[in-house]
Amino acid sequence: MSPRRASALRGGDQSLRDHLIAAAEALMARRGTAGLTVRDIAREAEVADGVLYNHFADKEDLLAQALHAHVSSVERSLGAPPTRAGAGDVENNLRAYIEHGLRLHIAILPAFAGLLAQPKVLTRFAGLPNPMAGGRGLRACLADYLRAERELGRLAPDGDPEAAATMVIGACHEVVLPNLLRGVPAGEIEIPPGFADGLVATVLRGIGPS
Amino acid sequence: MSPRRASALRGGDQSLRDHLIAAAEALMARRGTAGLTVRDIAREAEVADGVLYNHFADKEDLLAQALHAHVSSVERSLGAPPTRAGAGDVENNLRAYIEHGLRLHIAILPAFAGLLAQPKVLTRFAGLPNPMAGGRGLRACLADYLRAERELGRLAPDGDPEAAATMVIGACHEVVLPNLLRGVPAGEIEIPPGFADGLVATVLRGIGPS
Amino acid sequence: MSPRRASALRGGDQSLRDHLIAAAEALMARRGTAGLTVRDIAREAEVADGVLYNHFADKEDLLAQALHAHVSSVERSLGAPPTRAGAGDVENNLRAYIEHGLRLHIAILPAFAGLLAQPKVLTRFAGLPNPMAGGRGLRACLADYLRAERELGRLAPDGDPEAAATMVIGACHEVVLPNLLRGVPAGEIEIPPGFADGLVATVLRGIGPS
Amino acid sequence: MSPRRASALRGGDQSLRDHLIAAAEALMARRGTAGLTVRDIAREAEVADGVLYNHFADKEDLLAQALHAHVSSVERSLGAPPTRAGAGDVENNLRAYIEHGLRLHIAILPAFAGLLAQPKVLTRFAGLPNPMAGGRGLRACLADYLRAERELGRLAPDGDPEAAATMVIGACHEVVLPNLLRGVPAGEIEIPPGFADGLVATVLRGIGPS
DNA sequence: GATGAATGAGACTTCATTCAT
DNA sequence: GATGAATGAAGTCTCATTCAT
Repeated sequence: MSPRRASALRGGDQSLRDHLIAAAEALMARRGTAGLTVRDIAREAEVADGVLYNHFADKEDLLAQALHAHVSSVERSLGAPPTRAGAGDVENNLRAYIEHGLRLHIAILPAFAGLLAQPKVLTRFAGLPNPMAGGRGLRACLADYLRAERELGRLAPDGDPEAAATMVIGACHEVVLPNLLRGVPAGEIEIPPGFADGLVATVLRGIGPS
Repeated sequence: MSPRRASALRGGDQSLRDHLIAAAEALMARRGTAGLTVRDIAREAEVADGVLYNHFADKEDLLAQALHAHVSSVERSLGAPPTRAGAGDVENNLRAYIEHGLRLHIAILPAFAGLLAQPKVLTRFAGLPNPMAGGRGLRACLADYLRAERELGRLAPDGDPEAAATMVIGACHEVVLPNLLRGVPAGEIEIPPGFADGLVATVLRGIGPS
Repeated sequence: MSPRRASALRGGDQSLRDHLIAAAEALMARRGTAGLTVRDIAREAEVADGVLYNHFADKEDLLAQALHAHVSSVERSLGAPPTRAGAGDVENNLRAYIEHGLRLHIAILPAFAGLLAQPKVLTRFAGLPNPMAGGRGLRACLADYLRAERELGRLAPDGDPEAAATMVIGACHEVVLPNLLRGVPAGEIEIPPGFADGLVATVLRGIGPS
Repeated sequence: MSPRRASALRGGDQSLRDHLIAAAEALMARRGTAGLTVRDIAREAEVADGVLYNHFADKEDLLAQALHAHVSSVERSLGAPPTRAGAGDVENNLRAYIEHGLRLHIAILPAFAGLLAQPKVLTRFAGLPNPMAGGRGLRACLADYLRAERELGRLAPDGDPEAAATMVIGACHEVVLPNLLRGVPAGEIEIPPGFADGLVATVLRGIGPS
């Protein structure tokens, strides 16, 4: 006598709410957010068109949740970047941050891109518990790490961790964004060979005259 | 003998085509590209709904032209970044690039942002004569400049101009993009104090241990 | 569990799809197909503007279905023409064909007429299961009948059933078509007195000198 | 100091009015009347969009005139059908009528077809001096001819010229109309072999048992 | 709660007609 | 009179949202 469950859920133990978020997320990852309709999502979820409104205020609400889920899931899949200063060597840790940033942006920016035209979604997304602040967080995290290494004396005492972090993460943006602006699909974005090495060398030694 | 002019053009000597582009550009700058309708544009231009189609293939065509005009006009207003190696000193030249990049991205990214969900517009934009390649050009330009300075011996012979350029321009993105993702209007984006100085110092001297 | 029904369907057990076809058919019969808009049809059906697209690919699709339904219903109401050779007498059977043809064309041609300018509708109509081939079928049917009577010796052994059938059915067109071309509404088409008798006599005995 | 002539008329001595009619007629003959716009006509005439309204009440007016011109020109090109009873032999004269009717309908019906949905055009056309009444005239003309032959004793004294004429001309319709309804372009309409012979034989001798 | 057809505002686009030049 | 851009009503279609079942 408990209320009927959507047929698409038979067997699973997921709530319909989560199921819808997962479906929207899958579409976001697969096709981007460009022409995404409520009906598309319902179809992907194998669920009636209207259910959405039993669980979310409106389309924007669902999209914000899906975006959040997407970011969280990408970050989960990437694992945490090195945060413990003093471990490993600085070069490798930096390289790890760069790898992380590249993969993160390639996976996340396209989803954000399609939603930049939907302020309601962004607003609602901003109100959600920050999965890591969609990239901005990575910058802060890297800055913290660099500062800690400086404390340990593994970086120059007069180095500027904020500036360095901004440049490193920004460089990752720079690889992805121009491609999006030219309409290149995320899957086809190519990373210039030696990209990470060049960045690491430059951020550590600079390019000024000795 | 000549046909009638649009009443909105009274007095001016602009073509209606340019008038429409200007109107679309103004809306783009003022309200973003979010919910921009053909009617909005016509209203802004004080012109009949249908005129648009006497001058452009469709809405996307007009938007692409407006985007192009916007980029061109911003770049014109910013002036050219320093391109002659050997002139002035390197630090100041770098600072000029950074200023340029920041202003450019603050002015341009919001317009692009709203159009990322409209591949047709991006495609058509890509087909237009490149005003300077929408930001990507600045990176290449800076790389060229840095390479030239290296030839002159004003930069380290083993420095990596590509990496440095990517980092500098990327850092400019990094200032703007997270704000857009959070829905902050372009006008309210704040540049961290000492931003340019930090970047210049880092890119020249690095943050590695001496 | 079942979704909502259109309020216009209150009481009936018709599907909204059929309801829409019926409404379009009614308009076709009442006002012709001249300036028929999607909105007209929705209003006639007492239904929201957009429903149409839940049941048909587009306007043309609906019109093709309505045309089909119209033809079918007319043919159903007219009953089958005599097809069994040897039954009754040939004169009366011919007269029946003529009556049938006249009524059919008066009822059908105006509907077709308005759609001749819409190739998409005609194409889609041609793809539907043939209700009786929209008039052409009647000619073939009559030819078959005449051929069978000839086999039985009730018509001249050197008579030409194809030619005769073409002439008889064509004569029915000839009554309707010039009226349409002059803009006479279908309801006001008058059949010349003695029309059927004259045709029967002529087709059987010819007008050549004995 | 006489008013300027349209550039498209340079050299010719046609009035612009006639030039426009000719252009519309050409389009009608070439592409049918389906999606014919005022602009199409102006472009075909190599003339400004608006001139039309200096010479015709509106689009419908021009189309009616063009239709009239088309019919007239087709009939002129076909030459007059045999009208003098007693000349030649009846069979050949009948054949001539049939040829005439077929060519006439193939040339004319498509033009009418596209206009059946435009009652205003038909009404205005009906008000014009009858070029020969677009086919209906041919029927009457044939009936007159047959009646005259009957007077001369070259046809049966109890034959029915009206019925015969209706059947013959109707048969010509029957060849063209079903093709139009199926969307076959006028140029591809095929006339069954032996068509005229079968008709002549049938109308003269009938198909009844001797 | 789930269903999915119905709703209807609103988007883009066409095109006959007007009218300043 | 001729020009042809401007006008704006009207048409088709989409899609977020509602709601009877």
